[in-house]
Amino acid sequence: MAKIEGKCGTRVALMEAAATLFAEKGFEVVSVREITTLAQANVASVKYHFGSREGLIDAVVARMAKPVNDERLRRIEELEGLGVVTVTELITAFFEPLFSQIQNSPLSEKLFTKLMGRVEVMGQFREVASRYVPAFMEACPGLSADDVFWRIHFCFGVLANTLTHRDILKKISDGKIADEKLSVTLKRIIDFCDAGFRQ
Amino acid sequence: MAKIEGKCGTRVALMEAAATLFAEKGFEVVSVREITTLAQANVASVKYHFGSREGLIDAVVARMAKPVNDERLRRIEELEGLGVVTVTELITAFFEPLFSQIQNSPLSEKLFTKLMGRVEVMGQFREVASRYVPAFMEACPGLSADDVFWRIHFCFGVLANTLTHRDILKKISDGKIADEKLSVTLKRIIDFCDAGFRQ
DNA sequence: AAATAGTTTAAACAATCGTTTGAAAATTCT
DNA sequence: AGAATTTTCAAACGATTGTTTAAACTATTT
Repeated sequence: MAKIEGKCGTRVALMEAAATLFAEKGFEVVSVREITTLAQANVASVKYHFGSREGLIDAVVARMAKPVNDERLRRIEELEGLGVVTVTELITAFFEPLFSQIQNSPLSEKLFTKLMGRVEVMGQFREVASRYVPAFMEACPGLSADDVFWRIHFCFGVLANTLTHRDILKKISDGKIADEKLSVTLKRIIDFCDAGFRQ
Repeated sequence: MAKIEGKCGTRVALMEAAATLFAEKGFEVVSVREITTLAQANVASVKYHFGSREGLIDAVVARMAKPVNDERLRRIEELEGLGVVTVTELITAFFEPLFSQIQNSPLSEKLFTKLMGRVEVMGQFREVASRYVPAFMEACPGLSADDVFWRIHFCFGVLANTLTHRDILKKISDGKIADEKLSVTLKRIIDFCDAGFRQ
């Protein structure tokens, strides 16, 4: 009676259900049956459409990460076209695309935030790294390559941890911390990382 | 023939085997049978000694976290006894105990590092937070409570992410980054967080 | 030495896991 | 229309999950 979907509706229904559940619980602990139940699909549909459970995970991750990483590459090219680039500009160009994506998602902000936190940790962005690292080094002539790598790694830690565990902040503040827009949090992150990077 | 253990050797053998496996794979994906096999114990021994799988996890986590958090409390009391406290001192007092613990562990540094990264994320340190937050606020009179909470959260992200994913740095640097002592990395973290906190 | 308490053991519990099967249903193509 | 292809489906696959049982074993106490 339900199931108004057309042709390959099952495929995207599976990916959306999986994304939701992964965001709630994490990739490792969500079962295929949970996903197919939420997607109102058959258990075997995962094997049919994605080959395996792992194939579904890869598809979901790629679907989330690609537009963000594409935008990151677009923005650093835009920056480099304008001439000298500052650390602040690089950090902003790296962080903002992720937050835009979060706000444009049909999934609720909370779920998407958690999911992105996980996606980011994975090795999805080799190309992005290979473009940003030299740019950071050029923006910080005084630093060694090791320094730059480590500080990028730290920035990444702030981002990933903030996205994944925004709820923990409520706990350690005994609920006293005020809710705020995501753009405000983004500014906090950028300011912190910018100062940390430039020291 | 093996099994030279004496009285309650099984109990600690289970905890050590569990710690090793948790460090390698994460808490969610290690089975009771894996643990008991490595510990050369019976499957039922987990239920007998710890009540359940979850009980074993709690025991392992507590065993790792307690000495670190105790030392954190000791050091902040020591600082406050001396009078005015700076952000740098607070950050150092918070970070150093964890790194000391890492270096004193019988488990290999790599495993212990990963394990600690996971342990830290959990809600183990409410008391520690309740002591450090006011101290940070006093050390930064210009900041609002929200500012302090967020910046502590960021510091925590840097720490947890650095411990958990030190290997990722090898990847994004194409293996070009130099190996370095843990104490050097600790200094990097402290410098980054200190600058980020003080902005 | 007998009795009690503490610990370990092999075997099985029901539940769930990801995957596979082969046939029905739906869709597209000729 | 019929044939061919794609997609869905219920049912079962073997493997593994955490937990439980009751008997055997070891150590301590009486």
